[in-house]
Amino acid sequence: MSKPRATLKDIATKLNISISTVSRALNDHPAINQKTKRSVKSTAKKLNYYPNLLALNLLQKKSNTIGVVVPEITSHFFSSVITGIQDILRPSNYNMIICQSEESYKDEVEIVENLMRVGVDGILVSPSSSTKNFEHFRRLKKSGIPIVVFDRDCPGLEVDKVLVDDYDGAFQAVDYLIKSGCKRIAHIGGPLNLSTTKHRLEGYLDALKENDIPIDKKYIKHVKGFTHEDGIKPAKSLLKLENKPDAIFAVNDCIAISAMYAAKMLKLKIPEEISIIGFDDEPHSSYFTPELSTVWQPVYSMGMLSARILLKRISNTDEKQKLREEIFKPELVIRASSKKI
Amino acid sequence: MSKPRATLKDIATKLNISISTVSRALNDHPAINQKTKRSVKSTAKKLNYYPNLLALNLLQKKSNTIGVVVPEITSHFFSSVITGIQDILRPSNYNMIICQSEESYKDEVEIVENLMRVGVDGILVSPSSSTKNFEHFRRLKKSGIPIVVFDRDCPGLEVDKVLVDDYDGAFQAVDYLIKSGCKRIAHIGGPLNLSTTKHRLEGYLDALKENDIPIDKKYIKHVKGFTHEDGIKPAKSLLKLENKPDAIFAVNDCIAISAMYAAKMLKLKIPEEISIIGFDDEPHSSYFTPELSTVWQPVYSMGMLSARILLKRISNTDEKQKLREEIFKPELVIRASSKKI
DNA sequence: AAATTTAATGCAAAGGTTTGCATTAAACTT
DNA sequence: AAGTTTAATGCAAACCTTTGCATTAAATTT
Repeated sequence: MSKPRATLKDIATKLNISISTVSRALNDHPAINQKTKRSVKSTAKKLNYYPNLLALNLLQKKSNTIGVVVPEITSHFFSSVITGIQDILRPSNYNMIICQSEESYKDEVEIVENLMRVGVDGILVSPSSSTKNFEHFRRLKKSGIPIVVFDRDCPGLEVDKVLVDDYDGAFQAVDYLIKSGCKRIAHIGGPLNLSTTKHRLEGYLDALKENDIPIDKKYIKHVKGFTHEDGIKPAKSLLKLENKPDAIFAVNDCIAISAMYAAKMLKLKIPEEISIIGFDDEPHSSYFTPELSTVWQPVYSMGMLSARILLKRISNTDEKQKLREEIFKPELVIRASSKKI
Repeated sequence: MSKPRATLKDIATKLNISISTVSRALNDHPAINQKTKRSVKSTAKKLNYYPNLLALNLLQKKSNTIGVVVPEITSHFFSSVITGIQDILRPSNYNMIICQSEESYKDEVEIVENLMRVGVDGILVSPSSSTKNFEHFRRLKKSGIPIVVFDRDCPGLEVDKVLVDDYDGAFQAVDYLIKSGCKRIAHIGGPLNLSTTKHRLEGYLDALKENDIPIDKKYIKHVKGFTHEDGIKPAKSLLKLENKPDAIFAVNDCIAISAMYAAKMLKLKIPEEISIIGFDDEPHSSYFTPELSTVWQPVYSMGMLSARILLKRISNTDEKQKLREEIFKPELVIRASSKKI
């Protein structure tokens, strides 16, 4: 049924000319006769010929494919970054193999290994929350495959990086809460070996310090995952404390929404009794009641810039260009879940 | 800096044996001496050899890569389907190139063309909302690349399909609304040439008919896109009608949430004055106030099954197996945004 | 008419792997 | 000792493309 795909040879045989002439004709090589070109092109069309990129890849030792490794793609955050990446890659004729580590170090190592084997020209990666060792990335770099780390930093790994100033975002949020009159500000943070999470915690702590508010460990909780379910328990336990907090700064919007949900279950008024601020500014966050205050980060731009840097690195391969580390600034978005100043 | 990757030839030269012996040794061919195998394997490791899949692909005319074409990946729906797909593909050693059509027919055609060129072994596709012509898929099929359509049907296209009974989901939802006492049920639908949207509309209409409720065109609106923003205007215009509806069945959760938002703005009580039901059951839908009633569909399973069917089709290529059309049943999930029966 | 330039095309290698068939040398059988 | 089997390895083609160099034939110059 499916006749095998036409090759240059098929065209050459049909026209009784050599393969090289066919190749050159199709590529509009100047040394080829116009008539030949026309006849080649027309039979190419007739045979439904299109070049075999696998052969080309082998020849050029270049696959025009890049690998993208993320913890998961179901979150709005990563799917938006990926969209940004793709919008740069497509016009440059690069394809993208997306892989999810599912926050597993083991899977991540396997994925990187696999991407190396299939011959991607470069890799964009946001490491899993359980990744503490970066040897797999170093191996990659050593085999000449450029790599750009985005969002989640790998301290000590010498590669291009595109990050967000999480510390600043957290600081802004907590500082705002203090300025709006909150005294007992709690934080629900994420896994501690994630740079993002750690920096948000630090921003929280420093904002308190700078405003001379004592740090109280009972106001600090951590979640293992980033879904709604993960947030309910810590939020409830915070809100049931004797001297319960009057504000919660959550590590992301999902957790913040869980906190709102928990607060409502406990009949607490938001923001009168409890202010809540999240992180990420997901599209639906502004549709909750009350509308969620949060910290916006330029996800789409982050994806685009990461891809641009990677492409540049791929084309400038042997150059000893110095490493780039770009840090985007997040923005505090105040809505109705936090008191006005 | 980056020394070129080791090849079979490098190993062969180093050990003074032929390339074929090296190849066979690495593949544990029975006709190779144990000693030879050991020495080959050890030098392979020493040289950090790993096979060049590009060469293998060319030889076998098989890339172990499949293409996934979706309108977008930022929605929870598609990113979940993709996760299902990946969880089947990974263990089978297939990689996945994901492409977004952004609901553009033109982009979709280009993407399919490109996937064909790069030599994917098969394609999973959920067509864009502006795709009315399926020639690009037929061309694909004709060149022997199997294709599985999921979620959004392509009527008249003879390929494997994995769909959801949208008609049934809509019927259940609207029938429930009627049973709960609603009399004036509105519908905010999506683009009309999408099978999913069309079937949901039909389910809505039939549920009304079957319950002897006259159909009133002023209660039916359509959105072009599926985001929150798209939903606000039609929702408002419905809720501002003289004889305003007492229920809204929305084409998906995003639009339903916009409707809730609009209702709240107009100080309408949900569900007392207006019941609202969505479609999709996104994870955050149960965290809204009131919690959104909706129609759940087995997205993850849909992804897995689509991938399974495609893989089977790829391995059973020349067989004239008959086409599969699997239809998943959705489930009505009643929460607080609709009156109890 | 011979020598030189120009235009058009072809040959063959290279890229890395697998595999059918051929070859070699050793071990066995008669 | 001659013939046959067995074990281990090598040769070369195939997958499809691009491209430097060589070749051919025609056109131009002397």
